[in-house]
Amino acid sequence: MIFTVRDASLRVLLIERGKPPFEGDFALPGGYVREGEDLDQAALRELAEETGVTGLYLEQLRTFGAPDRDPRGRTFTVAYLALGPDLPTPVAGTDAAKAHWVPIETALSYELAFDHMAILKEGLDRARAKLEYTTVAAAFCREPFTIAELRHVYEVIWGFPLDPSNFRRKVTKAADFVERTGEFRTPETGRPAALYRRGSAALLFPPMPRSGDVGREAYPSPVTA
Amino acid sequence: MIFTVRDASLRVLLIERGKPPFEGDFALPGGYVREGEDLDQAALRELAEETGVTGLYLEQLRTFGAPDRDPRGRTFTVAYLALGPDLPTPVAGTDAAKAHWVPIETALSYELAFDHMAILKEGLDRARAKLEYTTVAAAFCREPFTIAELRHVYEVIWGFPLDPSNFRRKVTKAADFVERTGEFRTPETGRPAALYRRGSAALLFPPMPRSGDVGREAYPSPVTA
DNA sequence: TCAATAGTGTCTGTCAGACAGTATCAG
DNA sequence: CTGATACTGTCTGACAGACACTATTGA
Repeated sequence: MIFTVRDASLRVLLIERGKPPFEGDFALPGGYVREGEDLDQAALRELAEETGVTGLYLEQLRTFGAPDRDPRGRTFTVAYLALGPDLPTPVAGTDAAKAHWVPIETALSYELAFDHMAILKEGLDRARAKLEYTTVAAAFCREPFTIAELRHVYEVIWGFPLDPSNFRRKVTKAADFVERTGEFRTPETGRPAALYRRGSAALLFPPMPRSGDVGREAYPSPVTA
Repeated sequence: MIFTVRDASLRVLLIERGKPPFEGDFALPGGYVREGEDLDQAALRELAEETGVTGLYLEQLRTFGAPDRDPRGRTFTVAYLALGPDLPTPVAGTDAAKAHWVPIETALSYELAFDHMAILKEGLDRARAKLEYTTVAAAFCREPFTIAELRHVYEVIWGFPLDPSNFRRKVTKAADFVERTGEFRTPETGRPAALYRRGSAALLFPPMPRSGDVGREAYPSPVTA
């Protein structure tokens, strides 16, 4: 499952299935692990085949293995979450099926194949949660980027506006979240903005505050049996 | 992988292997998923078989699938993390191998079978991280429990002392972390302590502060390929 | 009485939220 | 100049760290 930010919306790559089961439905991109291949390698390979892109942020989400998740028989899916800056329109996959960058709200209203809706929701929760206490938001920005662009990532993924002034203070004072390049970029109208690149820190402490109230999930869904 | 707190130390259940490969080494308990069985169910069943205990907190950690992780051939392990209050000494497993509750520092100094050391470390990082922003610490306490007992859980798992006064303020003011039973328990010496049971909240907001400096891992290990 | 543990109150520093005010560009 | 965006400064409230102080038991 790969997310990107484009045109003021968070988007997920979906593939229209060309074969049964679920023919014509949208599904998350995926494939099979090859012999002698690690799980991470397999995820990177599949993504590269489908989007032509490398150098993404990638992490394992979790494994889904309900006995009835594929009508054809027992399967296990090791779901991955990938994040990247605005990506090229995907190349047609080997399945020659159509791939689209679908805004997340739209995707959530679709009927997705298999248990992919559950996977999508968990991935979304994870991405939202990770913005709080890591610096992954910067993975959505093509370097160099402005503070406003980085803020935009948070706003689009969390779905509410952040105070520009407080956001700037937080991001620039946090150790190694972003680094100034020394360059500037002049917008269509307005004062030029300082440009930054990603810093070396992976974790953000203290975390970026999310206004308390907003939807916070007890990911990963624990079992208390 | 199951953790518990006993005798002022965090312990993990390890099983001494009775057969090759890695005969005589310690390994994490595990087993195979049965037909028609979900992953969560399988984890619960294996734990019940090995410890005789039910009603634990359980969550999926992640899946390990390096091609060479088992010398006998390609395998995938879906690792789970379980937490529970001081548990009975484990019953002999079906393998009739010896099972022990090993203090975590001791376990970390062993040579574990397969890639189980990597799994153990990730599980430990996860447990430590989860204490910060969830109420799982209470899963280590048998009800009813005192605030001091709950604090001991944090201290043992994080490995440093917390200020009793500030801890109490935090825990009792957080919404639905713990609930007073109205009963008291008198310690060997000293003032009786109020007793509590687990509250309904799964998440703790704002999080329990961990003194910033201490080992904080970028779990789950992301790939930036 | 003392030792030991439980629990309360208070001061201080850090940081987030709110928002006023200044800076620098295109036109 | 205006309008737009970038950036700085300041006040306030919430909360964590430190720690003094009180409360209640058994011996």
